[in-house]
Amino acid sequence: MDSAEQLSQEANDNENCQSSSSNLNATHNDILGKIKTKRKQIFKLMKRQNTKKKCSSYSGPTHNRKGQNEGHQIDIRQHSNSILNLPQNLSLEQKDSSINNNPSQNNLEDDELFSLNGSFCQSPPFQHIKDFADNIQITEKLSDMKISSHTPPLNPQRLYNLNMNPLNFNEDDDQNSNEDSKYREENYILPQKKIKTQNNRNYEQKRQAQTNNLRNAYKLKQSESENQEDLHNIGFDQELSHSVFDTESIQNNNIDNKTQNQEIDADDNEINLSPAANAEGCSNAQSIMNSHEKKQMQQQSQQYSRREKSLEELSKKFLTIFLQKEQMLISLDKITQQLDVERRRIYDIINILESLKLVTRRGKNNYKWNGFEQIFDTIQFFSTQSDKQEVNLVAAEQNEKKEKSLEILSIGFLKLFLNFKQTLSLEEAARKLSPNNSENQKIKTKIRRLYDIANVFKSLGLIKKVQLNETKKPAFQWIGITGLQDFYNSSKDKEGLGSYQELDETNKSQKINKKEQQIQQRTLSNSLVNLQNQNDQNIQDTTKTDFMNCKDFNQFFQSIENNNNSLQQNLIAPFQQEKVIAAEDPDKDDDFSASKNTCFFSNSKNSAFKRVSKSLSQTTQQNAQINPNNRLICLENLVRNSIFQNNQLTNSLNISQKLTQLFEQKGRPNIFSNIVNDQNILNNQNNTTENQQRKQSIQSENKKEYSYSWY
DNA sequence: TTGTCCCGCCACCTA
DNA sequence: TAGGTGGCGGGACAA
Repeated sequence: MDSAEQLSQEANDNENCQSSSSNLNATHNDILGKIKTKRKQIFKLMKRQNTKKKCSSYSGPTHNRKGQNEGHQIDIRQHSNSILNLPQNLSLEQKDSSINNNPSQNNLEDDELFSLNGSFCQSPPFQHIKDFADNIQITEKLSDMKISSHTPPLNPQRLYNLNMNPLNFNEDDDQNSNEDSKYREENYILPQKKIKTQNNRNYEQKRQAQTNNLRNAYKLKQSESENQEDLHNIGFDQELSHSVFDTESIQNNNIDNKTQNQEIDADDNEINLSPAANAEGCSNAQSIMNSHEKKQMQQQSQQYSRREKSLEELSKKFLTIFLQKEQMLISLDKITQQLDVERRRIYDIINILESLKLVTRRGKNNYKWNGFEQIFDTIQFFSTQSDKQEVNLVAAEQNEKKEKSLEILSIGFLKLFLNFKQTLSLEEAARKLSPNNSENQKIKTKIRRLYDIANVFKSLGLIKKVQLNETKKPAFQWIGITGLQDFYNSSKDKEGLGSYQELDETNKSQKINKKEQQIQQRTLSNSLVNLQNQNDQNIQDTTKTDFMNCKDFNQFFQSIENNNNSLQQNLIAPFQQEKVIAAEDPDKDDDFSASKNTCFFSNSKNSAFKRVSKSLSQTTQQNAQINPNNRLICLENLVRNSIFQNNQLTNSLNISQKLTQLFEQKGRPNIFSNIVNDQNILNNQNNTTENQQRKQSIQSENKKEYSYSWY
């Protein structure tokens, strides 16, 4: 049997299958007849639509650099059943014949039909088709997977039960899947293989993202053209619509039959198929997405917006997450995931924030948020620096110091505002920050980067966009601390995505006000001293001294037992307003140098952690970060590690016991009791099997290095 | 037409 | 050597 005969046989088989139920057959024929009529109208619209250059409101991806995705074409007939919501079981030839063999309802020529390929489809629906076609082709390459030209037949009985709506055909339905498979086997049309395979998962993710974008673009387009009546003109009647399109899409598009006899003018009206219908049609969703994903996507009503993806917005989101945090670690992976953004964009933001000292790189994939207040210090620092640094900036560039140029450029930009002019055009800034006689191309590139920086600065409220009086050219004006304050006030109510604890807003706000006052005072008069601040500093220093005088961990805890010791007060103090960075770098005490009285308690505790970690750091440079939720556990583990792994710590059991008593007296959670218990077990000479097992378990546990992170 | 800036390629770095 | 990092510029989008 040659392929034509086989296809014919397949078609006949399908026909036979369809006719197994007379009711179904009648409905089916009815649908087919209506579809043929509508198809003609849609194709006509599509053809006209394709003559349009592009959809102006479309903001989705329309290009790929260096045209790597170009050149893929798709025979729209292969997907026309979905586009038109034809019954799934029509073969390619059937579709053609259903179109071409009925000249009374179809005036399209073959070449017209074939011209409906992705190569010149620029408007969203066809871009989507092209997108789909690209995906299929690439997917095939990746996984050596073939997509059958013949879409699998839907079980007619189930389809009938589903009110003839193919969109309701859920292949994941366990109850029916066996029946469906059986039906397909019997009708021997190649079942579609799952698109999602191990090999193409990455591509699938990308495809999903693109599909989302396109879908969102449709939404946008739809909302912008609410009053258009394209679909009215297409003239689906309710009955057909209900049976072929899903109800939701009908509602979305306000399909009615009032104007079904009107002349279609596609030059004035754009095709506005419902997102659901388009998505179904263009991506052949039943083969690409499972119903769960489909639902998810349908629920996503957010519109694709260039602005939403802008660095400014992204930066705002980023900052909102960390705004209210004191200090914490940032995992690039997690933040990328959380913000649902390309990693590359996070680098841009972080590099710029690094210039403001809001963020510091701590290692691979690991950054540290230094607290929002840090920016005040940074501004203060750069505002008192001479312009020599600016010269150095240029010199550095001349020396081809390429690393972190965005950071360097950002500092330069900041300093221009602080020391040169309050209002700057980007070109002016670019020239100022470039060596003399720089090529225009270099300047142009620098301007691009300054746009990036300006957007992040804008997100912080540091600058705002203005127009130069003389030239009417766009420029940026320095706002500074006022802008920062406004940004903080407007953002503080927004819950950070990674929010994990309540914060004392009043206190926080006061801190910022205080910091602002400090800067103003310093700026106005360096001799002014805030007495309260001085007092805080003294307490801080005392604590630091107390701690630093401790020779080892034993002494440290010994000192806790003595009254009138700030360490004793602090460690025993209630856990609140935690600054939970611990032992990041035991050799540095920069946390101490940050004179923030509100972090005072935490600092002392952090110091304890640091001290413990310092002893551990002989063997590991790993940071021991403490999740506030697990803070007690972490402290326990740190102590446990110290006790069990560090020879310096003698009498650890004794100290643990004392601490246990101390904590119990104070009504605090006893974080050491477990240690004491474990030590008792280890010291137990009775080596029963049970004891041996417990010992092994404890020893195994003690060998672990604990590291907690929340970002 | 000009201004804006997203996007992702790709070279270099680092573990 | 793979994955992380960041320079860079094309070209789409917006005004």
